Amino acid sequence: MAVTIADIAADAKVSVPTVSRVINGAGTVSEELRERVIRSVEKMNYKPNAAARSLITKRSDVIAVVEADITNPVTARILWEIDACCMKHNKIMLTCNYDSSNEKAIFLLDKLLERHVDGLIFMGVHLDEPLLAKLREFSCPVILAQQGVESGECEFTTVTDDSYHAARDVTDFLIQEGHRRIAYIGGDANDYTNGKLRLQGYLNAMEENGLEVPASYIRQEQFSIEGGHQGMKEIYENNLKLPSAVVCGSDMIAVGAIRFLKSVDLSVPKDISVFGFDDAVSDIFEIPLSTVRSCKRGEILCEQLFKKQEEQGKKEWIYYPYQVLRRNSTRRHQ
Amino acid sequence: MAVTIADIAADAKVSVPTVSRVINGAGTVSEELRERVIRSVEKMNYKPNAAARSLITKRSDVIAVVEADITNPVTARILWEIDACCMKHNKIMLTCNYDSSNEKAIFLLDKLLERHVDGLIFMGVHLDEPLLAKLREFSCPVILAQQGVESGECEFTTVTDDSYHAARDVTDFLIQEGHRRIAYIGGDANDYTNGKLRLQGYLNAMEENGLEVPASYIRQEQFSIEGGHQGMKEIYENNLKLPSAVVCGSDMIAVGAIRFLKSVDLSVPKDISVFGFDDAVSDIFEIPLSTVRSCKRGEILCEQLFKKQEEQGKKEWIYYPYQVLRRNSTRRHQ
DNA sequence: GTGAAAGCGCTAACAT
DNA sequence: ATGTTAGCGCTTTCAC
Repeated sequence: MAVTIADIAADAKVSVPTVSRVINGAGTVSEELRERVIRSVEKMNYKPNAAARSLITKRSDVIAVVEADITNPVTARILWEIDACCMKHNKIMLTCNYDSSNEKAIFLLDKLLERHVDGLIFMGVHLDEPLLAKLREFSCPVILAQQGVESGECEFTTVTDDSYHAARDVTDFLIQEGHRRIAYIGGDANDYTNGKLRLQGYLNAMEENGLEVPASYIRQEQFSIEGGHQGMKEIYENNLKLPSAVVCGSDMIAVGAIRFLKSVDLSVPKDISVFGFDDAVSDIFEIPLSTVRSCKRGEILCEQLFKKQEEQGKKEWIYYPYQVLRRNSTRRHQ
Repeated sequence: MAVTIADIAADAKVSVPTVSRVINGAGTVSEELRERVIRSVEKMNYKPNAAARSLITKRSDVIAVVEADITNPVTARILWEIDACCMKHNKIMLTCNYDSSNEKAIFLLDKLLERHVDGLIFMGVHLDEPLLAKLREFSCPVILAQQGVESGECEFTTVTDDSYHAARDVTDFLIQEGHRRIAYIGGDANDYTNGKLRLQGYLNAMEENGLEVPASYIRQEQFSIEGGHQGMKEIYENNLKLPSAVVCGSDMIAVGAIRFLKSVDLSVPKDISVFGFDDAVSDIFEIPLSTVRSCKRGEILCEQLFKKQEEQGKKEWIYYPYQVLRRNSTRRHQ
């Protein structure tokens, strides 16, 4: 049997509450008793039982993160950052993978409700009503990450890429660089933040610059190498007049697009410029991708959980700061 | 206040233990009461309090995984698999990142001791004595993953790559393919499983085939692109007679090596064959890497935690099955 | 400043 | 088959 607070109290010849006070640094304990307690704790290698504590305090010191796919490098990076932030606040991070199945997500959220987690970060892809209903059941702070709810008001604090402005900036940049025929390959419109808004940013930038966009220049595919390959292929096959640049909704899409272009002997960036999103593959891929990098994601996200009570009230949509990075997959159009 | 088991008991007009029996499917309850209870549970959206349950049962239904770096794609993949396995056994996975700092690992393990986790998977890099001492404090099953203890007996069940045999097989394969001058770039010998054993496998295969290995053909670097680049550079600079093939301790090393070779206008695999390890970059890197793929890692690992009590006793060192994959970074030597 | 008493929400004996 | 009783290990009043 593990050693309990009562064992420490007996060993240190003090009462149980005194031990509790010492351990939690709360209340007032004389220096003498404090030392006796600390000595006993170390001697007996006492570890307070988290369950017993949680039962009373209603806290668990656990921050839960529910994400679609832990093997996604972008996700993994953010988890790393969240973990660092939790550590700073003396919390432990619990991660749950929901395999992009909202049904599984709801199952997991129910498990988390039983555990009375102190905070929840939900990294969603598609936020439907049953899922949102489940999120409402939490009494702890809930943060939506990576994906927000399209409709008007902000029911949960939401932290995402500033997809709209970033896509505009990218498109503007390419236009500045002399490109006129610019295509777009992104994720689909069901993905509001990462699909719809990026497309919108691109379209608005084009329009404001008085540039025509034929429908055949726009592809909405999966966020994957295959998606990028397929999208580029369609654009290639359906446009006798090729674009000189392509805005991609993710680095994976950019990789797929470049793969396809290579397969038809087009060179990047000599023949076609390709712009990515996420800064996810910079070290391994053969061409350093021009891309959009979001900064301090995990930190910005996670700190929302630790805001003071009064600030928790006002929910808002927060964007990561971002940088548009020019690298070698794009160049000035002659 | 959340609804408790007492509320359900009152609502269903049964005793508290009866509710407990229904929820846990244990003991015997008449069909009539069971239905009444279930109805109340649903009506009031009751969720049992995990802390209260854990306090009595001494279980937490949590499996903890402590890993050096969650952003490592190999790690992330294994976590994904472990999570799937936990799900199957109705457990929740708690992941902790220790940034390759054993000190931080010990801090985290102390936190986990307080939580009475049901199982622990420690994905170590360098297992020193203080760390092992901390692991001994756990009363739940503890699995060492990715890294074992070099010394004789198996104190903890250990599950790793079969680095020795895989490296031998890779080297044998290259020799079969006509290579005679084969170099090696791996991690350092502090990493027993992934550094020392791979080097040993390579060396033994060379020796058994009567092939000389000049010291300048062996580099022990970091498991990273930079490490591979640096190692290849050193081999290139220090050997007027270049190897025709290089065995690498990881795919990242292989990527770095290939990057260097490109920079001096050597082509892979035309001029030099490069063999990787891990199958970690197959989709993004420009050359499909010949590599070693370990199979069903997370599953094999995690299932060890759920072995029957009597089998937990005999600790053993288990290896993942592996495949040696020939892809495009190697070819027959003329 | 310290201890006695109560109780968090649940399960595990033990009665009946 | 069901209810009564006790208690897991801790924190929180509340006396003193």
